[in-house]
Amino acid sequence: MLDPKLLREQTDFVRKGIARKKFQVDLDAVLAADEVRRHAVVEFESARAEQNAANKEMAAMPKGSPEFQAKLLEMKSASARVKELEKKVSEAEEVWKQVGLTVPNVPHESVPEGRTEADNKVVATWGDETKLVSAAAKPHWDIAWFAKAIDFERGVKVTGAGFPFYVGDMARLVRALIQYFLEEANAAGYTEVHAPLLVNAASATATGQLPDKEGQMYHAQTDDFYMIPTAEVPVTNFFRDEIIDEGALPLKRCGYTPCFRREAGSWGAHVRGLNRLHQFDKVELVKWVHPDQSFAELELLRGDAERLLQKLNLPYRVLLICSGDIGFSHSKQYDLEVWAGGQKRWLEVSSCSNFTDFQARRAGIRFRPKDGKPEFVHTLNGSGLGLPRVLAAILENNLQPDGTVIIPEALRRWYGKETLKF
RNA sequence: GGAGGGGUGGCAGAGUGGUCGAUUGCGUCUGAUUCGAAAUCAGAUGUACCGCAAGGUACCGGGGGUUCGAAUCCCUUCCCCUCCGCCA
Repeated sequence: MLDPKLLREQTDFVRKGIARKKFQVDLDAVLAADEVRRHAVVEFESARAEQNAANKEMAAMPKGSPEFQAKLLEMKSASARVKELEKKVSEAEEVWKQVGLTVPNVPHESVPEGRTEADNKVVATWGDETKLVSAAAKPHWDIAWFAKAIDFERGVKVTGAGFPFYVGDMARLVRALIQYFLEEANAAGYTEVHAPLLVNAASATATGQLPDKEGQMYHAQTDDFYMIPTAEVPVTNFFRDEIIDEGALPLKRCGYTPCFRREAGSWGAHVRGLNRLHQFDKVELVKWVHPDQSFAELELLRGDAERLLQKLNLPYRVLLICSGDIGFSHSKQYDLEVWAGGQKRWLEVSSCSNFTDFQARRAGIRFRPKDGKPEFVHTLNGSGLGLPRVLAAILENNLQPDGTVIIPEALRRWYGKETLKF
């Protein structure tokens, strides 16, 4: 949610920001709804004030007295009017809230102008992907033993498409990756949390999945719970409607969870194997920071994610997402893309974003400055990292001619061996 | 799943229709006292919205209702506790 005062007082600034994002929003309707709401509030509150004063008088009168009776009669109609005005207020507030939810966050000034993902800027590259080209290179799904190691067909039988089984050493490798990501995050100062995988509607709304992306989440309708599309949802909501001590900032947490995404309508040409799944594993990094620090903290967050790929020795590049491709709630966003040498494509494995106060406002997460009123924190999050595509890159980049995959040094402590083969 | 009890300010815990945004205790902050501290004493101490301001309004888990008036009565929903049942 955008600051209503910012919208009211710096409408042009907001309008320009939204235009940069290429979102179509009727800001005038939002402003009008705000106007209507405030008018209704004033009307209701003055009527209520009168009523309260009269009730105070009545409280002091003897119950059966004629003056009491007279006042009672008089207040009966006033009461009806107050009720009506109150209803108007709640209706106006509902409208205002609904249209308010359609207003996206404004992009930071450092976000490059652009329309689509083609306009994203490569701001860094690491490693030399050209060195990986070898005779053995092939997409991971074409590796001879792939179907044995990651069993999509059994997954289809048991659940449906996009819910594979990882078998034997492949399952062990998945576990090693989770362990590696979590240990690295812990070392970087993120406190680990093990979170609920189902959340209620209030939580999904606070982080912005509802109402916009309802169709992308699995919904357990009997109990009205949503299966999390990312750990961001439960982890961020940990502090929902709370006031954090300023001294506790920046607050850093990490969590491993499976993620569930319906991915309705997003299957295209390049979606095969591990590139897109309905259930996948991910470690998420989340920060709650002082507003003055959030853009500096974004750089640190990006660094924390990058280091994970470096230690795995996987070439990657960093994209600064352009204004037209950035998310609804985001102020600034970097994507990390790993090189998959078999597919010869860059695969997104992390998205690091600063939401400024947009998410905190929705979620009611504030901090108390030394002397003064509570203020909204800034929230950030980033994957650290998503598993399947990292796994794909390892399989493709480290594949030897004899079908053996060399396991990166950093994982061996948990994987327990140097190679993978079926 | 069944039966019962309960959700009040940072915490504890009063309040069963009006003068209650709410007694009191603890905690926290400020001041006095002290060389300093402890103890003691005095005062302060929720959040949001509307308003230039004075001030006003809302909030006693959430939503709805009764009433001139609701923390208090009714309905509904969520959560917690106790007991019984079932089960990993």
